[in-house]
Amino acid sequence: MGRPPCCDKEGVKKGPWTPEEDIILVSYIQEHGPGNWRAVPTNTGLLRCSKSCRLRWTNYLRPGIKRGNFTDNEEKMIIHLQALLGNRWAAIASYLPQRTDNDIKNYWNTYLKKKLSKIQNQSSSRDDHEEGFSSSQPSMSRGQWERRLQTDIHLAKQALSEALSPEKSTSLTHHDQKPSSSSSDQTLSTTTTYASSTENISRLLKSWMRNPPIKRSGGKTTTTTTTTTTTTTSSTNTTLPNNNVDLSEAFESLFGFESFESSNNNSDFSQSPDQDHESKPNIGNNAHQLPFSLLEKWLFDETVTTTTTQGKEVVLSDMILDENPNFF
DNA sequence: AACTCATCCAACCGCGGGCAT
DNA sequence: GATGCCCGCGGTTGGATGAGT
Repeated sequence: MGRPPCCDKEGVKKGPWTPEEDIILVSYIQEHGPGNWRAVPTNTGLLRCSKSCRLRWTNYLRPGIKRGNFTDNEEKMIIHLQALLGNRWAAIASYLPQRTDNDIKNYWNTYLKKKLSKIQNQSSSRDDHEEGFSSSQPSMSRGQWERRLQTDIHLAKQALSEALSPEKSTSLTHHDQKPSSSSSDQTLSTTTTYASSTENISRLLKSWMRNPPIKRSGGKTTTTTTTTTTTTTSSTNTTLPNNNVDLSEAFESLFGFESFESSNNNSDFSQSPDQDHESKPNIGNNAHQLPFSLLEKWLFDETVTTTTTQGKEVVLSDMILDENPNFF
């Protein structure tokens, strides 16, 4: 199947998108709807590969995207879902209707992962001084744990099947969680949650007018010297290993989570060309009017365990909240 | 003020699945 | 079944920016 990469062609522009390109792309998608990305560059005249167009749309221009300022609830959900699903960012993003998988992935890699590992280190170092502490659930036998897991799973299944509703987002409060979020993000993302594409574009332009591009090359035509960056190459499930696999596998095996997920993607979340959500499932379109509360209750409950560097099983939220009351 | 280092995040890359032929 | 195309996903990169010295 040795298909050549689509972006190897001559004359394909790379690098940051300009507002003009954004406008062209948005106006095209507004007219034709998302999809058939292969045709987008040729029909719009954009010197971008189809993949780049799709990425720009799904991660930036698509309506309904909330940027920056992850709320407490969002953080908790990401932590729990990551523990449950692993680095399946798209699946995680499907539970956070306003967030892109890329955004969540970045937030995890740059912020949450460090936060959690820091807390884990604190926890494990303290555990070293506590004799006889072998588990966060010392009084819970394996059988009890499994029963509890099944109960939780049942609860989650119930909640997911009947309760997913995008309205939950309105109940989420907006806090400045990230101390170093960019100023543009801070000014832009506080109020607008479901913005239209034109709003996205206008805010882009505003930002652009405030900070006109000094000299955006628009494409990396020169090969940069490869300086070895200190990027921490993350293996999957870096901080929350083996145990999570079991958990998610159990989740899947017990009641077919995969099928639920795929059904979300294929039926409930299918979109007409007029709908702007392309890869982002429109959670709860035809769901009952019971918001995330049940799911959240489960997600924010103490059932997700992780493993410390010493191999100890620790309930994540307990650990987080016990060790650091100001975590959220 | 100038420089270095750390962090953030938009965008790229490559892989794999699904589908059509 | 084999092949090719399209699309989505997760991992990674590198430029921009902020913080520290």
